[in-house]
Amino acid sequence: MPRVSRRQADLNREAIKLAAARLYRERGFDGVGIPEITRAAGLTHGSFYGHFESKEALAAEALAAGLDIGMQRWETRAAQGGREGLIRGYLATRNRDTPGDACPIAALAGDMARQPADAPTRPVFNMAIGMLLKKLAAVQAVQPDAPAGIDEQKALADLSAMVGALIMSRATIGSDVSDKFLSLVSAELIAKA
Amino acid sequence: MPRVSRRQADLNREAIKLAAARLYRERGFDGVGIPEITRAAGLTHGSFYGHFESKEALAAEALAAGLDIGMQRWETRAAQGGREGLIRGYLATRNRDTPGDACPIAALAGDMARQPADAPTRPVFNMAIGMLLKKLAAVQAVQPDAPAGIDEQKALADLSAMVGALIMSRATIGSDVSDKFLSLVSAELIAKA
DNA sequence: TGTACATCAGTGAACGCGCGTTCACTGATGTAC
DNA sequence: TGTACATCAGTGAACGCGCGTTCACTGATGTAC
Repeated sequence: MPRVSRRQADLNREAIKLAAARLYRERGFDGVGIPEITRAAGLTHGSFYGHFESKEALAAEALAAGLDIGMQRWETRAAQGGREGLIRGYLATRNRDTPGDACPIAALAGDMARQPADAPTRPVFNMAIGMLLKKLAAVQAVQPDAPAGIDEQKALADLSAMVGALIMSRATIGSDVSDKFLSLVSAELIAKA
Repeated sequence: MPRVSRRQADLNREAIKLAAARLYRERGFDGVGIPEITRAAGLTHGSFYGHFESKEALAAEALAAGLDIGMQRWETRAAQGGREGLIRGYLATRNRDTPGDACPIAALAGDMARQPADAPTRPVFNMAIGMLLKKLAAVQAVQPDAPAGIDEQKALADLSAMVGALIMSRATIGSDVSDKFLSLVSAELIAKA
């Protein structure tokens, strides 16, 4: 099929981006190539450079797309269940078992640490973390006489524990500690509040 | 140099393993190949299969070596500074900035999540986590009337938060939140005790 | 201790493979009349 | 509305490269006398 409508081309570009967002979360930035991503989007690898400048550029856009969807999910859960709802929703077995649909931070933070300093993924990731920390700070229950910035400190600790627990739960899957990283860290964080 | 003494061959094997332990932590399991590892050990790639059965087998041995060294470090710090010393020592900028010398859990947990279910790295990793959690549980200050298993729950939460904070600090390096993941999570965990 | 020879640790060329990227080509889409 | 043609989204072969792995070969090490 040599040419498609302009509208279909836009849809194809979006399909590549979404397939990448999923596959990168499942296998990491180094674990999946352009041939597989374009194939997952129903295209051939040759069409790729008509849509994106490079693999690096796609990674940044796919990461942004995944983070966007994730951010909306945080918002919904925070509105419904507050801090406790956020923690319970995040540390669910379903989240652990479908990394392609789940939090890009837990799936890709390890890879982000190894991205070059000037990689286009970096500003995307950093900005998302900043926004997420603001949301997490807003949902903390702090005493009125607590020192300023304590909500930010608690947000950093919550995010670290949640992301850490999900990563560790995935890393130890098959062992009996895997479930404990979800249920017991969840219990401890909620008890702490 | 076509043949070396048996003693030297043993040293070469160890050098490959240690170079791998460092390079895997710096670049991930997928980020470094056998040519580079053997070169870092002062050998050529052809010598590799005289020492290890496969790249997978090396990964398991290198991971075990890194975890062993890390475990000793935990032990020392726990003996000297208890839980607080452990947290401070772990969430240090030096640890963030030299992943090749630092905790293999923080460096490779993300990669572990993607290892095949039957990968030889899995039992190595799981056993180390089990041992580490025992050490972390032993260092918790729990009330005598607290329900049984609360020390394990706190150990899981501490490990998640420490590993999560180090990973996030590395992932956001260059941004101003990177330092906060170390200093403020450290402060929050210590305050919580 | 000295000599003769078998062993085997390390070398580097070679393999098949998949990667990221480029490009000549195809033919439906979009446009000008 | 219908026709003629330029545009350009997608295809698939091709590139150079580095990977994991194999293997014939080299020559110092280790051993038997």
